[in-house]
Formats: sequence, C-alpha cells, structure tokens
Amino acid sequence: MFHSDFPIFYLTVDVVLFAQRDGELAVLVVERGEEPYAGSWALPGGFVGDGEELVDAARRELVEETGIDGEGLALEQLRTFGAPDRDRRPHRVVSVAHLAVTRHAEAPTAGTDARAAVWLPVDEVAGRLAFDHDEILAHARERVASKIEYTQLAASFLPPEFTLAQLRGVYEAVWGHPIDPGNFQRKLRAAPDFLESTGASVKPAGGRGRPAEVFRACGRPFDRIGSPVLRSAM
Amino acid sequence: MFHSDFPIFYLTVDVVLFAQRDGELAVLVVERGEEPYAGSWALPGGFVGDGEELVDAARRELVEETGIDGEGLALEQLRTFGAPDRDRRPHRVVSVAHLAVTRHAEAPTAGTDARAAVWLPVDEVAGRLAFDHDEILAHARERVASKIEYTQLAASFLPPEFTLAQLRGVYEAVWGHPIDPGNFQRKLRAAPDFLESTGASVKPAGGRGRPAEVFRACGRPFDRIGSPVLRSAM
DNA sequence: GTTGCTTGTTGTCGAAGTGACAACTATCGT
DNA sequence: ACGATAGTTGTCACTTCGACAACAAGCAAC
Repeated sequence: MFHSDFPIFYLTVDVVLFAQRDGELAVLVVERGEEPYAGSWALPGGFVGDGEELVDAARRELVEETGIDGEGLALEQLRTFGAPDRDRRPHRVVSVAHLAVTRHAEAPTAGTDARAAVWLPVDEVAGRLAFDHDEILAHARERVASKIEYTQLAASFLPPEFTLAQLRGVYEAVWGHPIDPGNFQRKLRAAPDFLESTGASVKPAGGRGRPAEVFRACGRPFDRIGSPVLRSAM
Repeated sequence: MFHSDFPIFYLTVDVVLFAQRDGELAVLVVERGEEPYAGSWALPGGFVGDGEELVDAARRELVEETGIDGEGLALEQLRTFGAPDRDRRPHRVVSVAHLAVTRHAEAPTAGTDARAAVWLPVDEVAGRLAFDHDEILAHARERVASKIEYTQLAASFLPPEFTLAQLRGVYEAVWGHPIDPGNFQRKLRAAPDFLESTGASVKPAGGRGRPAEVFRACGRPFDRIGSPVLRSAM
C-alpha cells in the first residue's frame, strides 16, 4: 500500500553543456523568458516528463531550448540540487543536474521558454545565473576538470579526428593554465587505451609549422584510461 | 506562471552506510516490513519530508530505521536513480542515494518500516537487494574505493585516534587486497595534510608486537589530500 | 633558393615516487 | 632469555615527471 500523504515534488533537469571556444571553456546559457528570473541567464533545463528517463529529459530540454544537436553528446548525471528554498515558486522543485560536453559549438537557437541562447566563457557567466545555477556550474566545472584526468572526456570537445595540439588545447582551456607540449606528447602517446593514430597528418593550426599527426579516441567519453593525466603533473 | 500539469514525483533518499567489520567492508541493510518487497533486504531510506534538505532526510531515515547515531557521520550525496520503472507502485518514485561511512559498527535496532537491521559483508549482500538497490550499492562501492584515494574518508572508518596499521586495514578492506605495510607507512607519513601525530603510542592489535604511533586526521572526511593514495600503486 | 619563423616531435637529465623486500625495533608469552 | 609478532625504517632497481634543449617540417619574405 502507499501513503499518499507523502509530500509531492516537481522534478527538473538542468544541463551544463561545455564547449571550447577561442581557446576558452564556454558554457551554454539561456535567457529566461518566464518568471521567475525572467530576463536572467540560466542553464537550459526543464521539467521531467511522465515516464521519461532523467538523462533523456536532459537531452530533450537541451534540444528544445537551444536547438543543440543531442546526438553524439557526452551526457552524464552531475548531482541533484534540492534545497527547500531553491525555487521561489510555492512548490518544491528538485533538479537533477547533468554535465555535457560537445564538439559542435555552433550557434544555438532559442526555443520554448528561452528568449535567447548563447555560448559564454565560464569566467564571464559565473556569479550571474538564476536559481542556484551558479552553484551547479561550479560543481560542473570542477567535475569536468577532474573527469578529463582519468577518462577520455577531453576528446569529446573535438571532432572525431584531431591532433595532440588540439587535445592539449582542451586541457589548457579546462584547467586554465598552459601545458608543456613535449611532456604532453610523451604522456598521451603512452596511453594505448586512449588514442590510436590514423597515420594521416595535417597542417597545423596557424597554417605555419610542421604538420601534426592525426589521432582518434578509442573508447567512450566516460571510459577510464589506464594512467591518469594529472592536473598537478602538467 | 506555474503549469500544474507537470508530472508529480515522490522523492526518497537511500543511504549506503559502510563500516569495517572483521577486516571486511560491511554495509547496513534492513529487512523490509511492508510491500513492495516485504521480507527482502534493502538499503535504509524513505520519503523526503516537506521542506526538508535531502541530506537531512538521509540522516533522519538512517536513525529512524536502524537507530544508528547520525552524529559524526560522513554523509554525502551519491547520485540519483530515477528510472521510470524502478518502483513497482503506480507512482513515479525517484531516489537520491547517499554514501555514508561510520566508525561505530554497533548493533543497529530496527525501527519504523524495517523489520530488522543488520550489518552484512558487501560481498554477501550484493545481488539480493530490493528495487534497484544492487545498482546503488555497486555505485557506492566504487565511489568509496575511489574517494579514499584522494580524500581523508578512510579515517572516518576509525575512531578519532588510530594507528597506521588500523588505517591500512581500512584500505585493505575497501580495496579487497593486501597492502605492503612499509610502503603504506612511508606514503602516509609524507602526507602532512592528512595525518598529524599525537605523540602517543599504543599496544598493537593482537596484544603482541611493537607499540604503534597514534595519529589523528587533520581535516574533514571529504577534503582532498595533497598526494593521492592510488589503488594501482599499493 | 635561402633564411628565418612557427609549430610539432623527440631527446636528455636530474628529481622524486613506487614496489618488492630486507632489516631493525619494541613488546608479549613462555 | 628466547622466539613470535607487529610496527617502523632502510635499500635498491625501476619508472615517471618537469624543465628544457634539440630536431623536423612546413610557410613566408627576401
């Protein structure tokens, strides 16, 4: 039997979608079109549907509000935020935050409740979000910085084929400090469960310079790699 | 404003409480007294109250169902389980699972919905839990094994003052394999942000043997330590 | 073409950390 | 006193890391 006098909740999902833009870590935010916080920046998200998996709801809301292609998106649960006063409205709204990474930092198109949707550098957006989304963003930032240490997640910021210099750029953007190219090369080449060479080579970023070897990631975004790429050690 | 036609959810918390018993990793489970799954083992947990913080709900349910003292308990959110079919009952029940560690592996006392409450070795209980609690336990086990690598969480399995041999016993119980005493000593003594010596020394476990130096943990359970104690490296 | 610049890749070397294992120390039981 | 037990320190070969130098391969300007 079931006591129906238990409190009821509304359940939402929020998505922190990261990408690399101009060598910086950028996050996708929307301008809210409805109260509360109308006109403020917020993370894309919305209510979970009847019979819908949490992660599916996250992907759906992302597509609806920003037009971002949900396919080939590394998406994972971050944590749940449920402080009783986190939503001004007279209902308890608990949100399951998700972390996502994409290689397509294409222009988003606002939809449904969102008045606008844009990529912004994380440093600019921190401290200005609606609800408790600043806290969510801070958690997400720490998580992604940590995840690229011991998973292949960094490759999800890039197209299927990429050079080690591009991959190094991802680590630099996420961690916010430069990495020695030589040591990075040596370390990543020694991780057989992360990268495989395609044999091809391609012109470097600026057009000038020696061509770079092209690699592919072996596994899935959140698969663990054998020897971690430690922040302190780079 | 607020569309009340959004689906409503019931929200529960579940707690995976670990302790060390007889050199093994043990988990606290209850025998369910009500349907569904009456008579089956399950993780302690229950419905979140009106206006109640998630982590407070977890602590309350733990005390209610098992009589375990919630004070001085390392308690942290694990992740949220919300598959549409995870509860047989005709309502959507989403559960926020929590991870906890205690030094008091005292005898629990069953309460409220629980018919019994006991400590069981994790290896015995795996595969026999109600709902999706096996999955939750597996996540918790992996999380605690990972957390003791780079936080002080291992000390939460022990009284405030302990020897390095006791601490080594915790790592061995959680990881399930023996660790070289000498190397463990060298590694942990070199971590100044983890342990501080009390100067005292105490008779070893079996009564026989050289007295061991007594240490105290410096920080809080989930604080990061400077140099991680890697599983692979032990 | 040659020179110089830029970028990718490989090499070198000292410092530090690791795993295996031996040696030493302090207590207890007999 | 003696051996058994458990905590602690030492040794050593091996690996990894960070800093930095050196080399390779393209482009642009002259």
